[in-house]
Amino acid sequence: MQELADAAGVSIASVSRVFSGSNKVSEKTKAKVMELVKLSGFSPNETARTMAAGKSKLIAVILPDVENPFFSKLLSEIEEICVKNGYTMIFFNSRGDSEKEKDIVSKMIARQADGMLIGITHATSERISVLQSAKFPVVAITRAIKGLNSVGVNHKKGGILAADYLFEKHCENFFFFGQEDDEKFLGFRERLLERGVTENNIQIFGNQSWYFTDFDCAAKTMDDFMQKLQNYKKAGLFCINDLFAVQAISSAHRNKINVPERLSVVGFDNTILCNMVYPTLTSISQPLENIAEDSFELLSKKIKEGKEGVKQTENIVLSPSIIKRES
Amino acid sequence: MQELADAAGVSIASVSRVFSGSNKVSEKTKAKVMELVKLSGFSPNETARTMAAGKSKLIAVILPDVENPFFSKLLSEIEEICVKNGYTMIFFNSRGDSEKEKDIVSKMIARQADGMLIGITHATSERISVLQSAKFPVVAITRAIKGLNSVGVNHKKGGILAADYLFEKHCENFFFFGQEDDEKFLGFRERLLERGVTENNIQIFGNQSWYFTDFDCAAKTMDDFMQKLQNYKKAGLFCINDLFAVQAISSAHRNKINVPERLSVVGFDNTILCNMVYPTLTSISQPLENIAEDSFELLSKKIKEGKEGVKQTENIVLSPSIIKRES
DNA sequence: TTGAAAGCGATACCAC
DNA sequence: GTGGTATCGCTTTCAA
Repeated sequence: MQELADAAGVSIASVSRVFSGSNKVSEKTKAKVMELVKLSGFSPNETARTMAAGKSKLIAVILPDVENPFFSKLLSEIEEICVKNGYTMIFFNSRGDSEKEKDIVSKMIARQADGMLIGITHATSERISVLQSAKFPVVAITRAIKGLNSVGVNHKKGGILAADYLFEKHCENFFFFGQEDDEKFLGFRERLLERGVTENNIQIFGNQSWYFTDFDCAAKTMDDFMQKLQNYKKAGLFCINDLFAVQAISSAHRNKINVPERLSVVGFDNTILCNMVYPTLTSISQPLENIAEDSFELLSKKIKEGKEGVKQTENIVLSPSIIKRES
Repeated sequence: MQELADAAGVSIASVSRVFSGSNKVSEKTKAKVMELVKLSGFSPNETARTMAAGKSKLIAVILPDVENPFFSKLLSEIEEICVKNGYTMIFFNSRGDSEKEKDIVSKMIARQADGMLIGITHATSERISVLQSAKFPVVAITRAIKGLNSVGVNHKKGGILAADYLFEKHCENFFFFGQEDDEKFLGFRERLLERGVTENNIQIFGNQSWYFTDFDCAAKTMDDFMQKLQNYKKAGLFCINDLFAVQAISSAHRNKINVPERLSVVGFDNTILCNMVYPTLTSISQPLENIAEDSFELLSKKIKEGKEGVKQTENIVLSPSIIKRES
């Protein structure tokens, strides 16, 4: 930068002003410097800027599983927004590991990250306090989290939509593949009971920490399920995500259970997979673009507010919708 | 750090030595400092370290499309390796945009990244020279690129494996979905001709810049293809990636073409999708873990070598294999 | 083995 | 408007 300043016949302070877009520079100086910049291809060292200014333009993004098409799409969306706004994104795949989350937080503090976007599927108080103790604002995404800024989707409502759909498809027995403390299931169950379905016609399976389990195992569970299905006239299955719903459909094929005649399936996330299977998959759609945009916006706001903004948290809740297809 | 030094009764230089794991510190000093570190939870500012030492422990990763399960898995693998080795990963989704690639390179130079891993599907001389001009080592992944360090897979060989498989499945007409300049197709075509298949029984469709096109459009193309298939006894279809192969299978369902009786399908990448569809998809497998490990290793090596290592490039070529399933 | 001090490359305050 | 300069937090050379 010194060279540039010398070449332009000004001080390095003025060159800095040109880069920061300060209005305290004469047009002449600005033009001269800009010209030299173009010629030399000079670009300021971001590390030094971070050090001097205290802001890094770095945003950390933590997602539980990029291999899930929902999250990879979300990541892609977030990355685009970050770049568009002049931020650099640092990405981590947490695999739901809270220890790793903790390490990441300290690492990011050490790198002076300006903020963090994190997808948490199972909130625990320890997890939350780690995040609260970060030196930068944090926004939780896809789920509303108490005590943290968040942009989440109402999963309970998603469950209700799924229940209505399967009920209207004349299902008589209802199944949920996932964990029982999932809000999706609570809404699903509640609505079915409201509709007059009896308790014992609502069942849950795959009630484990499935998220990162191997899919072969899931396939087996699905096959067992399909076997039992022979006894029912028409069943409805709601899966925790599209990945498992798609597996259900192929398992149905294997076990000669006709979809949707004998079994209707509803997935969650409305990923690219839905249109890839046959029959196409009905799924609950999370407003992915909105999650990405709103969370980035909220984070930017908190970053601007600085220490004052950290005090009180904001929670944005978005509504899911159902995309009806053949299943 | 000054506080820490004072508390330990040593100079900040010694504290620094403790952090760098230097052997020029007495065990006593080291122990004392370590203890204080634990108590205070202090961790050194990475920005300042980068600035002073000139190495950032930052690695940039550019992939063409994270939404493709192959790349999201690759990303996940690379992320894990980076973290394990104390590096922080900065991720970008290029969508095949060479302008964006150029911007990223300058951005990463400004951030003093130590190295870059980049997935390029279509190499052009301009792209390559941009990468060569970076101030840090670059390793191209998934494809061998002349003039750049690379860890690639032999796509031609993949085409040969696909050809053999479809031939052995008694297909009489052969189709490739993808671009004609793809090495996969060259190998595919060559092997079929060797096997005695005539030119006009080998056809190509979807010969466009498909990669990021909307899938609805691809579905339509597939449907048209299936219609034509009515005239053939047994056809073989080789797709540029699993995403399209899966679409082909569901399109076959829609058009009442029985897989594999009337149509055999081979995908590419051997992604998680293969076991999700019915019938399960035969696919050419790229050794993903090896790509991730070898490329990271090669990059590390080049980083260590410094300027000397940049001079000559290394190309590692890995072989694909075929994973036979029901399709 | 240890400490003092010179950078690393910008920003921003202060005086002119 | 502009220039001088302290400063950000650490690494590393040089002397001791």
